[in-house]
Amino acid sequence: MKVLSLFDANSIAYRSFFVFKENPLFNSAGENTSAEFGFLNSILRVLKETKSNYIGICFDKGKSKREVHYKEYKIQRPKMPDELTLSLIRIKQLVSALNYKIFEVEGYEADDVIATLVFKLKDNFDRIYIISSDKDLLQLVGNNVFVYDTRSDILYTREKVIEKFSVEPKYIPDYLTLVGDAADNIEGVKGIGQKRAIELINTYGSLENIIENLDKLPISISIEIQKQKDEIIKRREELFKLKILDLEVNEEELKIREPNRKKLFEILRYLEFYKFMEDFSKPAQKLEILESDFEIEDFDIVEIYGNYIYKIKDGVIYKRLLKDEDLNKVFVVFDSKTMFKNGVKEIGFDLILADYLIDPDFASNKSNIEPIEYILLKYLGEKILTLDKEQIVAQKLRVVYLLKDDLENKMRELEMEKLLKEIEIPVSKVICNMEEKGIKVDIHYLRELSKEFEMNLKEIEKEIYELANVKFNINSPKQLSEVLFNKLKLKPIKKTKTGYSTDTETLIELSKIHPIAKKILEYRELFKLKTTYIDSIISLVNPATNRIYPKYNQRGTATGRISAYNPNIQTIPIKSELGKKIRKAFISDEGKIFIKADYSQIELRVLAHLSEDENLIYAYLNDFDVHTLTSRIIFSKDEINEDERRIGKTVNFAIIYGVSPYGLSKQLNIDQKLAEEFIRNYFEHYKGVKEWIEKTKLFAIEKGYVKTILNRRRIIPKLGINSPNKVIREAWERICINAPVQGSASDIMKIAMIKTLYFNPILQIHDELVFEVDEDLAKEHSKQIKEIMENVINLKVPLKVDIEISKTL
DNA sequence: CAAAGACGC
DNA sequence: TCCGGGCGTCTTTGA
Repeated sequence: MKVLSLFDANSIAYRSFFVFKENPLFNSAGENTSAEFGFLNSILRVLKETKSNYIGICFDKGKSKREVHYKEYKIQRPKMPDELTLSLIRIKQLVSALNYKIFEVEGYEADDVIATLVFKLKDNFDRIYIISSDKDLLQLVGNNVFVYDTRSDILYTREKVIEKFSVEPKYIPDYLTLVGDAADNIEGVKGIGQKRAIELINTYGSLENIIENLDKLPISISIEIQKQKDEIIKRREELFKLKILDLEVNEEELKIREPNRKKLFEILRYLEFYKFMEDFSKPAQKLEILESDFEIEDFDIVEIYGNYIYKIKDGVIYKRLLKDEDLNKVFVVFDSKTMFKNGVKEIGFDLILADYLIDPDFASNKSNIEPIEYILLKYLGEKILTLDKEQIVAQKLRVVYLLKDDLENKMRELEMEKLLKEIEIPVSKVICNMEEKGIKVDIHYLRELSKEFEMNLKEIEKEIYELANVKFNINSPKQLSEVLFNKLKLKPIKKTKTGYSTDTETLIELSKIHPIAKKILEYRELFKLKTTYIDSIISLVNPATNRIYPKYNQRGTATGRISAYNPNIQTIPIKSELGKKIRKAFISDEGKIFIKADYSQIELRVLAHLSEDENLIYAYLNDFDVHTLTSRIIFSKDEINEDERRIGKTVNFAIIYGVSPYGLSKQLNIDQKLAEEFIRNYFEHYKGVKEWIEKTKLFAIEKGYVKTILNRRRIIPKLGINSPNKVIREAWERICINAPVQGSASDIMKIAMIKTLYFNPILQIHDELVFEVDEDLAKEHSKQIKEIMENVINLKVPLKVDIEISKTL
């Protein structure tokens, strides 16, 4: 069965553009991608529904004869917007990546091209589908030729055309000439409407026949037609009758072939059409691995799995037994961490880290799927179905082989080579070490704690049920809000999407009115601590070593921080008394002790550096207490008490997050006017900070990204930062400010990790490193660690590291 | 599977 | 008049 689909690309693009007019699609660059989206959607749909094995995509080219001769032609349609011109260029790129044949003829519209193709090919195919919503094309409908209007979802067969227009397809031009086409601003013949036109055509046939039989028509119509009979015929020929053009057609070229997925997915990535990636994907093929004897050289692309080393050269994958000396070379790899775990000493290029640096937002969102699956789909449009471990190794080699040059060029272009090679790759070695070390847990103590918490929970649970006079699931916000706001008739404070909020803030407020609120707060804290930090940690302890082995994700955040899981060691409680009890469960090994090294106020110091604010820099150079200083500024007085200092501290951090007066007033539980005054006073004093914030936003608007001290980037979508929606825009403005601060702080921490690897770091908690060292070396090492960490980078303000030595976390 | 809530920095 | 803190992970509920 030979089935051909012919697309009127301009018609589809134009239509999609206006279908999405009210709610257009945009990519991060702020470009309207509606037309491309609609085009791909209709391609996929048509291919699926028609089971086509041949395809041709037809475009308008140049100014058509119709436009030249008929000034009024199509002038009623909205002028083609510039963005649609850009979309059409990209649709062509998509078509060429899909390896579909493009047809276009200078001076003609796509429908004439389609007519020509139908004329030349209709006897060679079992079925031909024309995809367009242009009525002109209906004249081509025949036994094996159909028009498919994907917008209205109508498939025009001959019968369908007759049903809709009451004339044979071949008379469609005659029909349109008589009644005109309002959509293209073409007038018909005066006095002839749809009904009369149908009657005439069905009685006499073509316009020529109608003209020959004028004497049989009512006098008013016959005069009108007689008056302009030549003109009518000419209009039909030029406006409605499709032309057969001089066009070479090679049937073979229409065959649907495999797309150039690398090119296709590059465009899909640019357009941010992640949905289509699945649609155009294909299963990853099994790769051949040759057993062979080969030498390893520096910068070879390798993988190590089991006792074997694998290498790809000229696209061919080889494997042989691993020798110790192999590990001394510099390799190019898919991911460094796995290779470091296998004993590799040095790595020159890492594909997934390079990908992460290019767009950390995107990569971090996808960091829950396996990196190899992510890369295969994103760049090559392939999906791993069922591949064994060795095949996955082979796929890693293959993607590095295929993509390394592109990504390395991109690194160079973005000036991120140093960041990749001197920071991220070495950090992955530190992470690898930390993951191997883990941390010892006092499991008996944790079990006791679990029982204790359990008893307390039971007790509080009972009290809550008594106060509520009903048993319910306290963990269910829905049931809880039912009890609080319906049964006990307490006044709701704020809403969530689904009902009334029962969050901490609400409960604190409610506890002024009803004792149940305080009990629920207690219950929540206890329950959270028990489930997340006691029971789950107990289950993660390795009984052989009594240690847990937290994992880190180096591509887990959009700002450059690393995240942790299993368990998330970065969120072990510390603030509350109960939290401190849990920390005591983490203990150093026998004969060892922890050195905890904590960067003091690193984000504020980074802010001082980035903003070059004189007052902030002066304060840090002279080792002032910046929180006290800020509270002096915002309260406009010298004597500051504890409470006022706390407010100063909150304001300092609020600035980093780009807080609003409202947010600050909420957090401090103060009047919004007062919060406004605090912020105003802050910016009046720290002028440099204000200027830097403004400057950074402008940078983002202009360049589309913000950057850190080490030139780490975060993409700021043009549409986000320029959004007419205030909530969205302000959210991106906060990101603009926070990303360089948080990101630079993590840059600094990453250098510190690399430089202190010798001292055995076992945990990283954003601005804190925990080392496990021999007890008798602790003093000495802590001095060295402090010295190193405070001097990892030369900023406009000093870095300060606080050290604590202890046997528990 | 998303939402809500709570823990950390 | 509405809405208003950055970055995460983990747990539970309930459609």
